[in-house]
Amino acid sequence: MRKIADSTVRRLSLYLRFLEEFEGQGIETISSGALAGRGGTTSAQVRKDLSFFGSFGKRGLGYSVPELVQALHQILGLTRHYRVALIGAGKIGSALVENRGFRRRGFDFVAIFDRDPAKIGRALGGVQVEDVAQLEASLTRTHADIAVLVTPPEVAQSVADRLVHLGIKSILNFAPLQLVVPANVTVKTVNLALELEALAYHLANPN
Amino acid sequence: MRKIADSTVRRLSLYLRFLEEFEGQGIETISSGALAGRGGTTSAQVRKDLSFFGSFGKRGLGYSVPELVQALHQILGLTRHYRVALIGAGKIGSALVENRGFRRRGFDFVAIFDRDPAKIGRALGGVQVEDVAQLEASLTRTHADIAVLVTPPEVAQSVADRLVHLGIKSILNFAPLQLVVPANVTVKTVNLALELEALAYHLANPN
DNA sequence: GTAGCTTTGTGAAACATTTCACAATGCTAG
DNA sequence: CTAGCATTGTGAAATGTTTCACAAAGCTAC
Ligand SMILES: NC(=O)c1ccc[n+]([C@@H]2O[C@H](COP(=O)([O-])OP(=O)(O)OC[C@H]3O[C@@H](n4cnc5c(N)ncnc54)[C@H](O)[C@@H]3O)[C@@H](O)[C@H]2O)c1
Ligand SMILES: NC(=O)c1ccc[n+]([C@@H]2O[C@H](COP(=O)([O-])OP(=O)(O)OC[C@H]3O[C@@H](n4cnc5c(N)ncnc54)[C@H](O)[C@@H]3O)[C@@H](O)[C@H]2O)c1
Repeated sequence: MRKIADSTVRRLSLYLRFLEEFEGQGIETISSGALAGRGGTTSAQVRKDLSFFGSFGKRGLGYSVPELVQALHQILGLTRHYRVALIGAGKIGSALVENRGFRRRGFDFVAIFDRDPAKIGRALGGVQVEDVAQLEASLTRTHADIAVLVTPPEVAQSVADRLVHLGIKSILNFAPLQLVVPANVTVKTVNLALELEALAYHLANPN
Repeated sequence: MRKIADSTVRRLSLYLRFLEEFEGQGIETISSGALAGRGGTTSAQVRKDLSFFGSFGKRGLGYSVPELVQALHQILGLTRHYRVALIGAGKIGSALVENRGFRRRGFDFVAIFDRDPAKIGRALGGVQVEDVAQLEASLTRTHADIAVLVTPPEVAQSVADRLVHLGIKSILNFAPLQLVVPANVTVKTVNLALELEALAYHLANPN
């Protein structure tokens, strides 16, 4: 398949969210323009994004909301659930694992690891915290698809190395540093200080 | 000033981080290639990014680390501190406000608002939680530059409207929805479910 | 002072993404 | 069945971003 831009994939996720909203309101059919209007983009962008994957609309009419929801689930790989391991049961980590929204969208936390003896053994969001020393033994049993890395930055790279060695191909990283991983592993880093700095730039240089 | 791409601004923030690391190690001078190597980009990219703002290096030698740190602080608007208001003292919100890293980078939480009577009056990260009903009265006194919005999604838009009305120009939003704001207000939305879906896409469609 | 080496700064080229614009299509009404 | 209308799907154009490649500059050694 032709290489799809990351910006396109992110918009598809957004469209899916809006479509589910429309579906909840009982709306049967939607035009590219109406979908675009909901998300701050343009109708041409919506149609182009979808056209990379096929032809889902009816000319003169628009898109069937349930059909497009289904198609986007297919495209984004959301027809299955994903098994997620959390590394670091700290403040951010526990907020994530206790959030109902992820399970609702098909991301199930199946394992939690920490180094702090005070946390090991306690349950968070229905999952028992394990010793990170057991990472290898436990994850080979658990078969996680995605790792969410929420440790202090000092240990993040070494934990990432262990995850890669275990065959993990997708990491969502919150530690404020650039993880080094092989090319076949996808890392998305959420760097909040960087977001604040981008806001500061816009305050300092208003257009 | 010529319009600068968002991707450029984000890389400048990264460069600054790496430079501070190098500075801490007592490194005096660095080439674009070495800086690029640290951050997974290319030397031409580094030089091009910097060239939008001026000429900071010495040919044949590279960049003075302290000088470039200073220049980037200037460019990104980090020579001053920013006053940040937090709206929503829940799990994510309290993790943010208790995190030392933000103050270290010049982002000071100066006000916290919540609706929950159990939270109002308690202190978080040294700041007392106020009733969100007092938002207008308190923020006009406090003069925040940036608002971090961490309420449930149902109320996020109405809180954002109040912030905009108070003259806030920068919002960091964690609620999983698209905020509608005037064009002169900058919003950065951190949507974690969307990040996970992008990872799912890559698992479903490996290249 | 000059030769040799390194590295910057930057137009130009290559590549990527978004926007435009319109033919093709299907629906509705009569 | 036909006319009129709305909307898709998509090449082509426009715009934006990254990479290339090289002249210009400065340092070091002699
Ligand atoms: N809290 C924030 O607002 C915030 C903002 C931006 C970035 N971050 C980053 O997110 C990460 C976590 O932040 P936090 O606030 O949740 O910190 P935290 O200190 O509350 O949690 C970190 C957790 O990681 C555990 N840990 C330490 N070493 C470990 C190891 N080797 N293996 C497994 N677990 C280990 C600790 O025991 C702790 O429970 C940090 O990298 C932080 O810089 C946090
Ligand atoms: N926790 C996560 O992992 C996670 C992940 C992704 C997104 N989010 C989003 O971040 C936001 C906060 O998440 P959380 O886990 O901290 O939720 P939370 O329920 O722990 O916190 C929300 C806080 O907002 C307060 N609040 C409610 N209405 C308010 C109002 N009108 N004004 C001010 N405060 C108000 C509540 O009292 C509560 O303290 C939500 O929008 C959530 O969807 C959370």
